Amino acid sequence: MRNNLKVERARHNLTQAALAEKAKVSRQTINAIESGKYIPSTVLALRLSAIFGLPVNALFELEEEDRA
Amino acid sequence: MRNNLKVERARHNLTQAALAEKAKVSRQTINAIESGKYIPSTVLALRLSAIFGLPVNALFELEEEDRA
DNA sequence: TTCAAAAGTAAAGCAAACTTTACAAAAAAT
DNA sequence: ATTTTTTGTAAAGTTTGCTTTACTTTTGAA
Repeated sequence: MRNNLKVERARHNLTQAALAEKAKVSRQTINAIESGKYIPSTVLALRLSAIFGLPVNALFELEEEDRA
Repeated sequence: MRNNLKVERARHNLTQAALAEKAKVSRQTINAIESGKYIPSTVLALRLSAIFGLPVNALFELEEEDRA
């Protein structure tokens, strides 16, 4: 699973902590997602989509291995 | 969390079992999601998005209570 | 160079997604 | 009306997202 979080966060000039607060998750959760440690829930993905004004599909993309 | 699974599945003429197979999950998982028992993971949401040719945001929508 | 803010990382614990097995109810076909 | 397909539902177990606490490393400003 590939994601653009780091780039979008930079584009919006937000720290991991600030984004975490906006998305109502812990800072570690944002960090872990950015570093590929795990994949966000759909609720969180939709929240990030709203925060950045981008569709979920633009923010997250399945890699070959995860495709159905 | 609101979702259009049932409608899209009907539109594509798929049984729960057939969709489950396409999405590589169990039939019960599809059933549970349709009946609001739980929210799909982002991986599954993206797979369903691909199967139906619709953006995740069109398939799933946060309700007030879940918004950040 | 020093100090503070930001990012990285780790472990224990909880909650929820998902699986498997299994059976009942409803719908559709014959 | 009977049989078959589809849907609904339930329980036990596994996996994984997420939290909290806490400590280290990196970045950057003063």
